[in-house]
Order: sequence, then structure tokens, then C-alpha cells
Amino acid sequence: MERVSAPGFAVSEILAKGRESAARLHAMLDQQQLPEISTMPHELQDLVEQILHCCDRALAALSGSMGKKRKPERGGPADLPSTTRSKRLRVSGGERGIRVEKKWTMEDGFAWRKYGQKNIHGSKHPRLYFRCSYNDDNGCRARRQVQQSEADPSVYIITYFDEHSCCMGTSLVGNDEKVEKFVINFGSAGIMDGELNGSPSSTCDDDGLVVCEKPDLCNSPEELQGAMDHDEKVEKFVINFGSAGIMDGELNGSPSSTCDDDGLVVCEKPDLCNSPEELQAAMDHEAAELLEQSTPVLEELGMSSPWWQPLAGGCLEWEVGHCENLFYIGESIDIDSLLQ
DNA sequence: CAAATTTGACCCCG
DNA sequence: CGGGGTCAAATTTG
Repeated sequence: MERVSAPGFAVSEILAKGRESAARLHAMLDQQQLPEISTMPHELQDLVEQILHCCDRALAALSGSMGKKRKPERGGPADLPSTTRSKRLRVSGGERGIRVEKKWTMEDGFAWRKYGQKNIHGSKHPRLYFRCSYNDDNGCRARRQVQQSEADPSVYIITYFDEHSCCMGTSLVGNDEKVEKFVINFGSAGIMDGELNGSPSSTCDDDGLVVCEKPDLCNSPEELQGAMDHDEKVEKFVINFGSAGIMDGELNGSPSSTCDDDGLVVCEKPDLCNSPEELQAAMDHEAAELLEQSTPVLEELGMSSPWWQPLAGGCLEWEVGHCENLFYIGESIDIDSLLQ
């Protein structure tokens, strides 16, 4: 990883703040928390989407220009002439992706490059094909397909294939739709390099999750508050419920929430794998529980976040802010340390 | 002018 | 053979 220049850092901070505010507004609109403007929620939603999109793009562009540069040409020496296209790679029919439904937006914080569009038999809306923008640089094989829902055109059905190897975000995809592990972490948004908010480190853990740790904020609410007050670098936290992809056989035991060596709160959910409905119900319950437990402490700290609620939807969607597995919240906290 | 998107063609697979 | 995924030239965008 390359270091970020000070001006770049400052700009990214400002952008991240703007984005964060937009995400909050977005969430409030989603939950109709602003009744006085509910007469034109769609226009407002669109505006917020645009703001978020602009921030995403700016951040992606910034992080790209600071650490990476796109290659203009694809393929290189290995690029095949058109006569040898028969050797082109093709997705095997059995490949499975993770399906996520998002309302109003197909944005997920990652930088995607569209490479195709296809009208699908029996579907009103075309299917859009995207690959990671860093495919060229890092050989990142992450892809996604986006299609508007037939039933509700405001819903985008996004199917993810392959994991990001570019470390530009958290792992959302795996080879199985089951989700057995959630990680709550402190760190920068997945769309940014770890260094962008002064995070001491940015690493990929065993599950391929990008972990931007803030272990020094896990010790106590006072310490956390102090850091928030005095460390201007800490302007954004993310609670990340990224799917870790199915791992080998550790699907027993009860749900637990622990702080690991890195100060991450790891909540394992081995018993939520039976069905999307079951998962959703359990996630809702978990969210409500966490919210209930943390609200008094949050209020005490002046950090209450009333928009922090789970949404109904697909098995992976538990949205607060913008991305389906990235929860953009102004002031996230370590639940365990607060409850101590 | 470089990067991103569009879109028709190509190719694989069921 | 047709549907769907990908390629890559052409076009658009910034």
C-alpha cells in the first residue's frame, strides 16, 4: 500500500464527511423521519442518491489516483486476437453468486466498470454486467450483475460473483449464500484505502474481509468519546456486516459477540443459515437487541443514531446507510465496550 | 485525449 | 438452436 498525501487525505476526509451526511439523510428519508417533506420523497431520494453517487465516485477516484492508476489497455501480451476468442473465459453454468436486493440504488460503494448489457428473455429490464474497476490493476475478478426487479422497478437485484482481490472494499461475496459470520469493525469505508482516515492499519483477515482497525478505540466509552472529540482523523466509522463466505464447518454453538485480538467485535451467527427468512428474522432481532442495549449509552454519550435500524429485504440486506454490507454511520461504537 | 459506456458480435452451454 | 455471458470496436463523456 502506498501512503496518501496530506492534501489527498484532507480531501478524502471532507468527501467522506459529506457522504456520511448524505447517507444519514438517505436513511432518514427511507424511514420517513422527515414528515414535513414527505410529499416528494422520490425527488429527495434521487437527490440523495446523486450526492452519494458523487461522493462515491470522488472517493474512488481519489483513492485510485493516490495509490493506483488504471491501465488504458486490457490484456497486454496475453491479449488474444479475435480469431482465438474461443479461448475466452466464460462463467460456468453452475457458478453461484450472492444475491442482494437494493432499493432505489445499485450503488454499493465499490467502483464498477460496466462491460455489457443484455436483454433477458421474458424480462422487461435489461441485465447489466459490471466488473471491478480495478480488474486491470489488481486482476480483481469481482463481478456483479444488476437487474431491476419486475415487481418493483425501484428495486435492483444485484448478484455478486467472485471476491474483490483489489482490497478496495470488504468481502461481500463468497461461494455460498449462507452467512455465518458478521464482523463489526471500526475503520474506514470499504471504498477507501485504509490509510485515508489515518487508520493505523488495513489488512485482509482470514475471511478476506478488509479490516481497517481502530483498536485503540475499543477500550472504553470515555476513550472512544475522547478520540472522537480530539482525533480529527476519526470522522467515520463503519459497522460492517459483510458476508465472509462459507468457511469450513464451524457451524455450531450459539451466537456470540466477542472482541478479538484486533479489537474487532465478531458476532458469529452459525444458526442463521437455514433460510433467508430465518436469517432476516434473526438479524432483525439481533439489530433490535443491539440497538436497545446500546441506545442508553449512546444517548449518554450524545451519540444516539435513531436511523440505525434494519431494513426488511434480502438475506444480506440489513441496511442503515447506503451499502448493503457497509453501514455508514456518523458515530459507531463498540457495543461490548459500551456495555461493560 | 483518456477513460467509461454502449452495443452488436461472438461464443459457450444446456 | 437459443439464451445468456463476455468481448471489443465505436461512441460518448469529462
